[in-house]
Order: sequence, then structure tokens, then C-alpha cells
Amino acid sequence: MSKTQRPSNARKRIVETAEKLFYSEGIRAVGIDRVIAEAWVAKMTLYNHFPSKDDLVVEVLKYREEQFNLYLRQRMLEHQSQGLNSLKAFFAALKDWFQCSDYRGCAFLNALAELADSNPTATDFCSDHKRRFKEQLTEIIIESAGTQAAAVAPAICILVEGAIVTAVSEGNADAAGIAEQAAEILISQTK
Amino acid sequence: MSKTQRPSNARKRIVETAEKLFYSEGIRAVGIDRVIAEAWVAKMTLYNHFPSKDDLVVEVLKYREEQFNLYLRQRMLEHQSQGLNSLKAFFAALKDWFQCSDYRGCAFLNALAELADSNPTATDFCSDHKRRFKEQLTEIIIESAGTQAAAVAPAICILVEGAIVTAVSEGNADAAGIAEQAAEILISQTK
DNA sequence: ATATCCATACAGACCTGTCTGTTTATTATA
DNA sequence: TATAATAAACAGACAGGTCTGTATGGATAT
Repeated sequence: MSKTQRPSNARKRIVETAEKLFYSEGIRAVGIDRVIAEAWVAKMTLYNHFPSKDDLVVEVLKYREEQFNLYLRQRMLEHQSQGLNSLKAFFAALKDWFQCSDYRGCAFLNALAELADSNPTATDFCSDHKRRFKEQLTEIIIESAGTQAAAVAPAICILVEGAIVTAVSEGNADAAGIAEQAAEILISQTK
Repeated sequence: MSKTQRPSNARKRIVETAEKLFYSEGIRAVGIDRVIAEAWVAKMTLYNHFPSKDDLVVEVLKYREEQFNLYLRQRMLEHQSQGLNSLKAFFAALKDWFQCSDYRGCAFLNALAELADSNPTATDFCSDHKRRFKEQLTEIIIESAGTQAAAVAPAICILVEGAIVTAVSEGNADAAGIAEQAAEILISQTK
């Protein structure tokens, strides 16, 4: 435990800056020098907090998961307060995300794509994230459509993953609405 | 046009080797030296055929599309000869693909993820590929389920994209069957 | 005899990670 | 309250390696 600033200010700046750069330009495309320059931090400060870039990447992914969950939850609450059930609110939040100017798909799928086997801790975390995301989405489905709807939860999760990547390749947010309509049809089949 | 070997043997080896390495380890993760070493080619031979690595990447993606189309078509024909209609044959071929030992998702989505804006020609080609893929799949859907099924073609395309990435993050081919079931439900709704 | 290909060295930039030493700010002690 | 000790961050040079791309010269084959 440090005695000066407990959650070190520099460390926070490093993670936030790296998250932004890694997501927007790619992990391999961004060097340590870029991170320390834009975080206004000395190189040794970074290496005092993180043993290596690979370790920084893992911390950045953990931070990204937290921030992403916060973002999605907050957007969902917004839409739920306007009368949408939790599943509709989820898809509305998904569309909000797709429409962000800096949207570049799922950070964890991107990391899986570019890191391959070079950073197993990071890629394992990405797979774990996807499992957690699937569980959360399944709960949302059950909450707004009943337990019998759990039968189509895996299919809806696949729809959501497909919408995420389609929004990237097509450059628009149309996939959110299409996936939502399909999800509703699948759910209606379980009743 | 060269007068010795028209479709130069060295060029072919370069593209095939680069395709294999880029797909399995990532484009940025593989340097030119790796490519020339494993292709048994001199560095100048590579740079005589391709002005830069970015240009090689584009050629590799074009080659990948050809090879992928050949693979999928061939697998589909195999399954169609066993009595499956074209859509069922498509999903069976998709599952075959997922089960390849070297499966690492869609090369074009992976390239979009790691190249970002650093190679616009390549990323444009990836988006174009996805558009072509969507058109082909739509034709398959119409062929095996009728023109009215075209209404759910965009949703089925999203299911397929989702299955492709889910097969990566989950490390198995289950998503193929789940996506297929969902696609059948969506199609049955159009009748 | 012309073009392709091979082998190798090289330039210059960039990469991760280390080292040294200075500054700053908080904490402990006199 | 003044001072010493401690810890964190800063600045910047540096090592060793890898990257892309170029240059040179010799081998091979049509």
C-alpha cells in the first residue's frame, strides 16, 4: 500500500490512456512510448506499476470490462425509465453503443483476433468475459420474457455478437434493430 | 508479364505462406522476415512482387477470399450430395469450418480488428467481402426457402457472423447448430 | 541474354524494457 | 514547528532486438 496517493493517479492515467489507444488503434499498433506520452507519465512509472506490456494489456481489459458494464447498465436504465422492458432496453443500449463515434466493435473480440496465442492471460480473460456477458444477457432475457425464454438465450447471444461485428463491417447501427426483431420472434416461439 | 513462369512460383509461395501465417498468428504479429523464411524466398523477390507489406496484405486477403469461397462451396456440395438443401448444407459447411484445427475466426473480421485505419485498402476490402458474403448467403436462403424468406436474410446473416465469432470465444462449434435452428425458426415465420 | 530469383548486408525507424539520477510530496521524528 | 526519511513520479539516455524497405552481387534458367 502506498502512503501518498492510495489509488495512484499515475496508474489510473496509464490504464485509461492505454484503454483508449488500444481500443481505437489496436493493441499491437500502440507502443509503450505512445501510452506514456499521452498519459503524461514517465516510462519507469509505467514499469513500476506493470511488469510488462502484456500485464498492462490484461489490466486494461479488466478496466474495459468494468467501464463497458457501467456504460451498458447506465444506458439500459435510461431506456427502462422510458418504459422499455429490460430486453428492449438492452437492444436500445446496444444501438447507442454502435452509434458512438469511436465505435470499433467489441474490445475483447478484437483482442482475441490480434493477440492470438501471444498473450494467453489476456485471451483467456476475453473468453471469460464473453461467458460472463452471455450469463448477464441470459438473465435479462429471463427477466423480461420468462424462464421458458432461456431456451433461445444462446441463439439471442449469437445474434448480439453478430450485430456487434456487423455494425463494424457495415459501418452503421442497423444490425441492432434487425437482431432485436429476430430475438423477439425467437422468444415468441417459446410461448 | 514475366517470360519464365507466368504465375510466378515464388509469388504464389509468398501469398500462400503469408496467408497461413497472417491468419494463424495475426498480420501485425508476423514480420516480412518470417514470411520470406517460411516461403523459401529472398526478401527482394517479395519486394519485387509487392511494393510494401500493406500491398501484400491486400493480395493475401483477396487470395483468402478465393480460397474460402472454394472451401465453403466444396463442403456445401459434399453435404448437398448427401441430400441436404443448400441452406442446411451451408450450416453443415460452416460447422466443418469451425471444427478445423486451425480455426481462428473470420480472417476479414480479424483484419478489420487489428488493422483499423492503418491500411484503408485492406479494411475496405474486408467490408466489401462481408457485403459479398451477405449477398451469397441471401441467394442460398432464397434458393432453399423461397423469395419470401429474403425478409429474414439480414437476420440470418447476423446469426452467421455471430456464430463465427462465438465459435472462437467458446472454442467449439456449437454455435453453428444453434444458429441453424434459429435460422429455421425465422424462416418458418415468413411462410 | 534477359529476367527471375537467391543470399546477405545494411539503413533507419521503432519496439520493449532497464538504468541513473532528480524532483516532489507525504510521513515520521526531533 | 522544523527537519529528516521515505516513496512515488519525472526525465531522458540507453541496450538489444525487430521492423520495413533498399542495395549489391551472384546464381539459375529460358
